[in-house]
Amino acid sequence: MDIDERIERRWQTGTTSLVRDYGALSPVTHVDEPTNRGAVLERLLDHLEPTFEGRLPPNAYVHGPPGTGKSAVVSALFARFARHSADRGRRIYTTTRAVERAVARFVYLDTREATSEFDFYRDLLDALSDDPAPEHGVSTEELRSRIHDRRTESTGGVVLAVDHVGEPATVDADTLVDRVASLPSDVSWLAIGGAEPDRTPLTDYTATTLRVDRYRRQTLTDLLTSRAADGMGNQAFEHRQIRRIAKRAEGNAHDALAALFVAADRAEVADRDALADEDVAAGLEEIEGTSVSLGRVLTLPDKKQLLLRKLVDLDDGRYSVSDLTERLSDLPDVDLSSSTVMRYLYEIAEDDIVERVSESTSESAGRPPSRIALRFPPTVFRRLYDRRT
DNA sequence: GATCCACGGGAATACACGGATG
DNA sequence: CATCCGTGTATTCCCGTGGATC
Repeated sequence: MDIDERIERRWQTGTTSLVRDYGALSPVTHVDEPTNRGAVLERLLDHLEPTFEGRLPPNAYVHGPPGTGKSAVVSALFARFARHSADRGRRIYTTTRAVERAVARFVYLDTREATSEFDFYRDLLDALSDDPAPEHGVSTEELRSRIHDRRTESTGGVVLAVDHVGEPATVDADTLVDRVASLPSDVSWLAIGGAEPDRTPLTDYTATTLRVDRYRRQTLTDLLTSRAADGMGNQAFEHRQIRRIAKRAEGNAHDALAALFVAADRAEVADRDALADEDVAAGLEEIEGTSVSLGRVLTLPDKKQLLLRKLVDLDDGRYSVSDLTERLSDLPDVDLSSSTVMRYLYEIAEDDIVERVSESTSESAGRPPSRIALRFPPTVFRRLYDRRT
């Protein structure tokens, strides 16, 4: 946010409310300029350097624990490169033919959003084409062949980043290997995932492996401070509160931001003009034991998100699957049959978004039911869900 | 007419338990 | 005592159908 934006925002809202920008506090927001991962950025640039000379880099694997900025850095970098190569291509094109040079295309693909084989190729084709790729009516095979057709039209090849490989509901390493194998040979890929290099078949196909480590305490503190200032202003928090969150989050920026988000929201609701220590405590408590990225929750299909949205208002961890099925499918704005609601609940649990806690108290006959417990901070999800549309 | 996918619905399987059986 | 069996739930699996779109 620049100064004008800040002033404008103050004018428009005209209020003294604490939170000025939930987006700045959100754990799913990636800033355009990740400032705290300089070393990672440098190594990625090293890797991509051949593209400056019209060559393609080898395949690569970027890995590291959750909340360390892998997605943030790669997506920001690819967005930049995509812009630059487009500019460069245009400029070179309009000057003399002698310096005309092949320019690689850069495509970032998130397998949380593009899960199916069809989506995978469709999104790639879409990024490579000027016209939107079809959503229906064509076969997956047809998409693949159209991607191959593109190859004859462009010269510089493609660098394809594939994010979130190996999460429960995305694509696993073997599937990805299959899919990239059917791409034209002038596609260099860069997979991003959490698995250690020696635990994934991906590294059999990559020349470069790039590790992203946890944030150091101080770096995370800086990151949080800057986000807190953007979201609430400098007067709304104390440095010691930020340090407390950074300490507890143990290098995980996602969890740290989630805690900050909850704290800010709580203070806002209580109409305070600054974070109280109990707000921070509440924020820390809410990330306790939760380990799923909100990005995963918020890329679930709409109907499943709707169910979860209802669930967070209902759940205190006491309800069984069949209880919840009944309650949720009775809700007027849930237009799903109870059998679908139940199936979705099981699927969400299978994806580790919620957890099924088995009941040891076996009262009646038959297999004992299990209770559903959330694995994400409910307050953050509730706000973020309600804010879209 | 072809394609993909979200839903719905139900069949198949797993699990827990108590009682029967060898 | 170990194992099997029947019953009642819970959970998983699978397939058909229809909508939206090309």
